[in-house]
Amino acid sequence: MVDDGMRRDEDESDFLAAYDPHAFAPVAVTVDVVAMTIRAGEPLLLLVRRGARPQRGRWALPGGFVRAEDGPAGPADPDLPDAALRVLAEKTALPTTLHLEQLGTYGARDRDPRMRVFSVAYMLLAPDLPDPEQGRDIAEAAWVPWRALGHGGPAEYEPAFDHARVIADAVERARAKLEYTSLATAFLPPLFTITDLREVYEAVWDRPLHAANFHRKILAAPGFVEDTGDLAERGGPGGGRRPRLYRAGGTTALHPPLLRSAHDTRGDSDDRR
Amino acid sequence: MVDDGMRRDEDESDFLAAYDPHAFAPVAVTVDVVAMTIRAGEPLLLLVRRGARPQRGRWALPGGFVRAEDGPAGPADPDLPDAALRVLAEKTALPTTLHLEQLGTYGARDRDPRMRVFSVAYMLLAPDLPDPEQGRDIAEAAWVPWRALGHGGPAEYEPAFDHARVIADAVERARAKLEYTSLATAFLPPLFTITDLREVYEAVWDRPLHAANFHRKILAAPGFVEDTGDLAERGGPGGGRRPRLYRAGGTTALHPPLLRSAHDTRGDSDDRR
DNA sequence: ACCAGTTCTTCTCATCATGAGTTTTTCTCG
DNA sequence: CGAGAAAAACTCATGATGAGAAGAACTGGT
Repeated sequence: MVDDGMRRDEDESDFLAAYDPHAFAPVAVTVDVVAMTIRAGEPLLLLVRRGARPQRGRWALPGGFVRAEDGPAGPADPDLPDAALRVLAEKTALPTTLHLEQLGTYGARDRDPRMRVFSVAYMLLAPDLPDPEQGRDIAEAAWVPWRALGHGGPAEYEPAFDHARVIADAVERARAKLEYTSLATAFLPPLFTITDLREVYEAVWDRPLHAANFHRKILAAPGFVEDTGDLAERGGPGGGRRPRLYRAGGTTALHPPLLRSAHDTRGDSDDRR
Repeated sequence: MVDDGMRRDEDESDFLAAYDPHAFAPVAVTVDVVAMTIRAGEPLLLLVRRGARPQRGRWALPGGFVRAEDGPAGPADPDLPDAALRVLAEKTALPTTLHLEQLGTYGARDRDPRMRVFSVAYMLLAPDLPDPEQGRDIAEAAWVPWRALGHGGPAEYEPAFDHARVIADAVERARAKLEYTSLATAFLPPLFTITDLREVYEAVWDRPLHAANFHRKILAAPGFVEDTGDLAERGGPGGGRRPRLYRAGGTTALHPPLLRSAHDTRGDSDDRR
């Protein structure tokens, strides 16, 4: 099967053309995970402080090499999502319910000084995650507020490599998908109230919503939430009616969508990665 | 810099940990392109008949290895979009205007019998593309109607590998993005009429639209299209008012979106790739 | 027991978007 | 010049939306 190497320059026109693996320049494939959660109305994402060169000491997304084959480091990752969960599990405890979704792959030639590296980024949403375990191979890991990153936040958190770009893409993806999918429930435990759900939207969109209209629209979207018939233990700390408890419905696509009204859909970049 | 190979199993926690490239199992990165166009109201995509084993003779997406480094086959691809355009250019002439967007990356262990292959899929939209050049390294290339693929079409076109899945993802992505972005203009030449635009929507969504309401909604979405002030040469073949010519506006996000009304948003799969 | 304050839920209403159909304008062809 | 065709504008009933008000159910303090 391994026959002619790279003799004809057209012969690599598809990925099963014959070749000798070691005739190719070495490339690496990694996964980076943008793990997002919401705690007390504040959207957070997980960053680790790099313990290895280069960029040692800078904050970065948790990530690691995809294990292509079984080896001394452990068994191969059967698929990319498995690799994403594995590298995240090395940094923090995984929640029982989570939403994992591929964001995109970044492979510019100058991303890494040493070799050609392709990074597959994943977005992971989960209800209030525990604090990361310290130690292990990483110097430090922390849940960082979204707003501390990006535009003019403390330079302390300026992420390594092109991770600022990846994070910006993830945030924009999450914001957009709240409009037309039931993604918001991924930030919540199995049982939640309409107010809990609204607070997710307010946190991610960073804007207050009209509670009464939100309530109406959620119940109008078929399959978004399902009434359990039960009520929560208590209302607010200072009294208040006990809210109904809902669970996520079967639908992922919302009809009609919950649009963030008109203005600013900023950051809608052209999609060439 | 190259120091300790894979001694500690935590040490590959991020992609710049020290390593010896050849200590890793060889992996390959390819790009596959779902090139879409519309001809006479019929949505088409480009398939090539495989000239190499395995699956020789089956139809597949045009694709090829990403060139990680400069080599005998040619210069390295600076970034993934460059690789996508290069492999497509090997099969057909590239249009002057196009929309290129990353779809996702597929990396299941059993995708390829020979080695671990990660395929980055791209979606390319362009106005009526020319017929592919025959010959070169591919046995055959053809523009195939979407409807000939997928569910119960002629088995002749059953695509190789997991390309049916990639194509299905691309079609669903295109259908969805027509709702809330100005993507449809990518199928059209620089100057077009509202009717041209409506025919794109009808072709992609495979359903007739109410012409008058469509017209109203397009003009109501700020920044979608821009009036040139000019009129087209003639109306229909059998007479008719000369339509206004528009060009694409600056906006990519549509407010309000053009929803395909209520029912069927079928094929909304969970996003784990 | 009652009341004030709080929270969830439902209701009203003016406004805007939508689907369906009709009419007007402008063109070609015979 | 008139019939037919296509684009564009209009009408109207219905449904969704934003803003606010009102009702219901609860807590804690008097």
